[in-house]
Amino acid sequence: MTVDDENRLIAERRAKLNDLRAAGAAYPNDWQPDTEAAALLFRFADEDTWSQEALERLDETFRLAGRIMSRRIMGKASFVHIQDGSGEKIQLYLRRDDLPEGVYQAFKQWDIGDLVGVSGRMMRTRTGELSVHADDLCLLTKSLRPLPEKWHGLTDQETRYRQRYVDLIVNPQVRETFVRRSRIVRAIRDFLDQRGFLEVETPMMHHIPGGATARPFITHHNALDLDLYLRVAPELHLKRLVVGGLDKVYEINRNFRNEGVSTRHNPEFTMLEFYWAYADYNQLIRLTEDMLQEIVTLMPGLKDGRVEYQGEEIDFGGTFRRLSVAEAVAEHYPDLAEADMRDVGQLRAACDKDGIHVEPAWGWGRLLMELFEHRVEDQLIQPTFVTGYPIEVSPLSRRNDDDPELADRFELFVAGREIANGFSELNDPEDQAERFQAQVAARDAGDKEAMHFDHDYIRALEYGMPPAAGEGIGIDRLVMLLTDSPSIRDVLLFPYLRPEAE
RNA sequence: GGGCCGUUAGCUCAAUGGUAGAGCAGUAGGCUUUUAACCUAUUGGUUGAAGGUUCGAGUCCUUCACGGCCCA
Repeated sequence: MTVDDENRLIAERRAKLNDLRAAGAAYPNDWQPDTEAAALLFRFADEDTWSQEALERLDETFRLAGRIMSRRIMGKASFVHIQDGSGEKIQLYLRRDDLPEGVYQAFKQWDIGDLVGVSGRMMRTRTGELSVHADDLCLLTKSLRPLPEKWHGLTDQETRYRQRYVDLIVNPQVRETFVRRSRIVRAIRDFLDQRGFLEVETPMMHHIPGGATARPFITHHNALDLDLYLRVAPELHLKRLVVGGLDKVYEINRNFRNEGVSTRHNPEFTMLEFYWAYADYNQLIRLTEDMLQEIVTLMPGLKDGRVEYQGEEIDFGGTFRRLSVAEAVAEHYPDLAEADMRDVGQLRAACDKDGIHVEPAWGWGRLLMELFEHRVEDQLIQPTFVTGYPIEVSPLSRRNDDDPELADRFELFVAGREIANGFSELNDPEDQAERFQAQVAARDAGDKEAMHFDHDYIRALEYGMPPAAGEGIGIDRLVMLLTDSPSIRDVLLFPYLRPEAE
C-alpha cells in the first residue's frame, strides 16, 4: 500500500501539495487554536440568548483548527464544516471580501479532508445554525487521500477495522465507543484505588506461562538466546505480590492467547485481575456488584442503571440474581431431580439426549458444566452470579469447607456471557504442587493448554500466602456490553486482522 | 476448522451470459446566508487474484486471498 494504489484523485492533490511546497507553505506549524467546536456549540447553544443580533454585539474572536468535512461554494462566499479535536463539527462562513487578499482564491483549491486553521467571530445563519464568520484562514495540512462519501460514509467493516483512522474521522459513533471505553477503565481504577488497591505492572514476557489454561505465543530473546512466552494471565505474579505483603493489588493490561480469532476473541485482550488478602469469594461478589453499579452510574446517557445490549434491556440496579450451577441446571432440565446433579449416569444421559459430546473420563462436575453451558449460559441475560462450581473444573480455586467437591468460586454472567470469574485462592503450596503435577501429566499426554510446573511460584507459596480472593474481569467484553457493540473488534482500536494481500 | 454470504470507480451501490453504469467526491465554469446547496459541462474501471467453460464471463465452474454472519 504505497505507490501502487495511487490514483487520479491522489495525483491531483499531490500536485496541489507540490504547489504549496514551491510556495514554502506546505506543513506549517504556527497556528494554535484557542477553543474547540464543542466548547462553542455549548456556550452559544441557546438561540434566544445568543441570537444573531446578540452574536453581532459580541466582540470576541475565536481561533479553531480542524478538518474540512464538507464544502458548499457559492461564488464569492462559501460554507464549510470543519471537525476538530472535540469530535464536533462547526460551520464556517467564508466571504471573499472579509478575508485577507488572496485567501479565498487559495481556499477554492483546497479539498475535503484538508486540515485548516480559522479565526473569526460567531454568527448565526438565516436557518439558525451557529457558524464562525471567518476573518482569517490557513491551510495546515494538505490531505492527499479522499475521504469516504459524505452521506453514506464508510460502511465496509474490513476497511473500518484496517483503517481505523478513517473510521474515526467519518463515523462519530466510533469515537464515542472509545471515549466510553476510556471512561470505563478510568472508573475501574478509581473504584479500586479508593478501596486501597495498588495498581502494579507485572511481566508480559514469561519463562513459564501460567495462570490460565491456554496456548501461549512464543517469542525469542536474541542476546540471551532464549525462548520466552507472552503471558496468558498475570495471576501467578500478582499472587507472588500478595505473598510479599501487597495485600490488595490489581493490574489492567494485555494478555495473549494463541487461539482462534472471532467476534469474541482477539489474540491480545485486556484483563483486570485483582487480589485481595484476607477476603473470600463472597466479598468479591459484593465488590463486583458495587463496581459494576458504580461504572454504569458514571456512564453518561445510561439511566437508572439500565443498559441496552443488542435489543435486550439489562438492569444493573439492585441486587444481582444469585444461583448455583446445580439450581440453574435443574431449572432448565426438568427431567433431572436435585439428587441427580452428582449422578454421572443421569448427567451423561441428559448430555446424550441433547447431543453433547462427552468423554468417558469426565466426572459429574464436568458433565454438569456441559449441561450448564448447553442450555443455561446464554439464557442468563440479567446480571447473575453463579456459584457452586465443581472442583473438577476449578483447578485454581480453594476447596469449599462444607462441600469438598465444590470450589469457593463464582462467575458473573450478563447478556449470556461470562463477564467475571473469581474465587478464593488456593494458598496451600503442597496442594498447588500436586495440581501442577497433574497439569504436567496432562501436558505430557498432549494437552497443549495444560500448565507448566512453576517451581518459583511454589517457593513463594511456601513462604505463606495469606488467605485471599482473586478475580478477573474481561475488559473488552465489559466494554462491548456497555457500548452495545456486537463484536470485540468494535471495542479494539486496532483489532487483529490477517495481513492485507500484496 | 466447518457452513452460508460478500469483494465492481476514492466512497455508497447498480448491471437476463451480449457495448461496465449511477449518486457523492474530483475537474472546468456560474452563483455573497448554504446545509445531502443548486445549475451547466466533464474525467475516472486489471469488476479481489489465478485458472476453466463459452462465439462471448462482472455474471457460470474450480482454486486461492481477505472480510462478514452462524456453528465447533
